[in-house]
Amino acid sequence: MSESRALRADARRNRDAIVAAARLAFDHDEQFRFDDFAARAGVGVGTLYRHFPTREALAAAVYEGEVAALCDQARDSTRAPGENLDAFLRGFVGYMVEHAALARTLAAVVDPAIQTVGGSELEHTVADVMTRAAADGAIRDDVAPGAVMIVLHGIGSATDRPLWASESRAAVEVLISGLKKA
Amino acid sequence: MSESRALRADARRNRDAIVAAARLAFDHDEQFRFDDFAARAGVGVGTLYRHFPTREALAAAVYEGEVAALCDQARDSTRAPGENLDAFLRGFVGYMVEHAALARTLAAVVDPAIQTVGGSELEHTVADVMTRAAADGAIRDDVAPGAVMIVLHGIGSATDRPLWASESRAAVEVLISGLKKA
DNA sequence: ATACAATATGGAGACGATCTCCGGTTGTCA
DNA sequence: TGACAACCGGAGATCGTCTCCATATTGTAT
Repeated sequence: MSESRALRADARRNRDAIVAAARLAFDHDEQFRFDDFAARAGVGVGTLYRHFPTREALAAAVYEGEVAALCDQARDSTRAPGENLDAFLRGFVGYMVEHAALARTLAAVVDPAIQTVGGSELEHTVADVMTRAAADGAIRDDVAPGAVMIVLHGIGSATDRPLWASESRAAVEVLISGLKKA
Repeated sequence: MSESRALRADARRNRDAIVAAARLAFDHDEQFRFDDFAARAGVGVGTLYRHFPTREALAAAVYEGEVAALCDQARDSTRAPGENLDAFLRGFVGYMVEHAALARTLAAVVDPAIQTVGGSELEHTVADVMTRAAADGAIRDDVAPGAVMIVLHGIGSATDRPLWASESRAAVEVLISGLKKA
């Protein structure tokens, strides 16, 4: 999660400005064309692209903190492994639902195809927490973490369903109970 | 599913040519820009857009038949409602997995935001089959069909995961067992 | 058969978003 | 306070999407 190399002062300043602007835009669920983020942050398009090659990279940067916090919490938990998994899944989906406006973008972090920092960290955490729960006998041990990722991804990318929030919560519950030992 | 009005002979011919060309392209997992479908079918871009306003509309037309067949089969089944639901879900996901190349496009049919013929028919079928299974006591009665749609959508749009096929099958199994009465 | 109206066609080009490229600026370090 | 590397900016090239309308085809009424 640490930068590969120290950024020059102005670069860091610009990067931060872009992320801040993007977070604001996401919060308000405004949908900009990518270039606009540059204008919003008061930098040139080139600068934007240099820091964030893709929209997903930007989204990942914005949510890196939140996702990492959620993940850390799950890893450091002292709860029983099974409960911990349940809480983590509910928590993650809850976060998406509460930030409905943001979830659309968050989908990028969950997206399977994208190997962003946030993305892979999330998947690692899911794998970890599942492994622990399985070892504890709380869930089946024959379910790949990827199956869970697919469900999370489905939730994150269905934000425009009218009943998205409730359906998503229902989906996690089904997921959680489906993971339990047969 | 029937056309709203009779198409003129040449129109119907062109429409069919486009769908045929698109099916071929999807089969080979070639990814065209939308305009290319026109060239492939030997018609002008205008014609393409007149018949299919969006990429999703085209995808829906291509898979309308297959999806409808799957749906009809589930509706007409004489199996026990619970088994029928399981079979339908496994069957649908199986179809997606076997036509991995097509599933990417099929995702459009499953997509929540899109009210295509195929899309809504699928959702209706899911709802129907679930209702029957619930009435029969085979599954919980507090799960919205939308929750299932979200999972299906997740599967359909995760085709570029390296382990997509196996993860998808795992996801349906979790879904199926999660739907069972607690 | 013929003519006319309704319907459909095609593809040039407008449009809008994405991304690159490089002359100029700023920060850093000795 | 040079001097060099790192970084900036934003004009404009690129590319997919979609519209528009003069022309062509089909159906039908006589």
